[in-house]
Amino acid sequence: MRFAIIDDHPFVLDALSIIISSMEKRPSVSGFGSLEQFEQAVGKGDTFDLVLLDLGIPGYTGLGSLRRFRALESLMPVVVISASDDRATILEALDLGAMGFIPKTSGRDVLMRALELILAGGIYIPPQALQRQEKALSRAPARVEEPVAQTHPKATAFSSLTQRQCDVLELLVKGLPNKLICRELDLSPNTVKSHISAIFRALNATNRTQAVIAAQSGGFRVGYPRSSYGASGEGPSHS
DNA sequence: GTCCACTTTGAGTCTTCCAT
DNA sequence: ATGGAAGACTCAAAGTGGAC
Repeated sequence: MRFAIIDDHPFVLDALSIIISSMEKRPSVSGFGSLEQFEQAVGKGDTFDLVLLDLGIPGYTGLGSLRRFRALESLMPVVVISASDDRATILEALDLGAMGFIPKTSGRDVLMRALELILAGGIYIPPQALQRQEKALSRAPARVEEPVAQTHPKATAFSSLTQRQCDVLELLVKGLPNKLICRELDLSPNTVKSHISAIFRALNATNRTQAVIAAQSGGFRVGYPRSSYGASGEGPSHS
């Protein structure tokens, strides 16, 4: 298992490397001081199971570094690390396909548990971001005391899918056309279309492309429908 | 080579029926 | 009531063939 860390601060690189190297799975860690260095490594054929990307690297503002990363590597899983824990920034990062958002104010345990959750196929959202949302909505006292795994907003939509709809979505994510989906599931084309329409409504998508993007960014797990979808981070990794 | 009409195919919506 | 299955329909894109 290989991790990449992209951060312009050597001290942060070293600290994160030490923490990650102490994880149970003993991953190897490569540090890069800039996106360009990372790009060179990938260009030479290096691949990584997970990339930790700092939003504050020189030359980029806001989510610029994440957008740049996505343009370079659309498939490599990426987790954002940032000194900011602004809720809007967090949600936008997730919309851009980040598997999680880890504020630099987080402790060692939080970091390790967040990474373990993400490696298990989950999405990590810092609890303080949700606390602020709760306060704004109800002014109720914050309930999240421990840094725990949070469910991605789209997880709620996934939980409303039926078993059959999950089957269809699984094949949709694989890129199969309706004809192959109905052959695979032994259904009529019309039935497949009905399920796909229901999936669109559930995921607030207008076409299959948006549905697939929503499924991937939301951490939809192939082969494990609604009952296993959630914030636990348990169960098999998604493909 | 270009334009146009027609056909085919895939995608999507709405609705109904049936089983549990 | 809910979920699964299917029919009828529309729409858009791509392919095809004929006329100029």
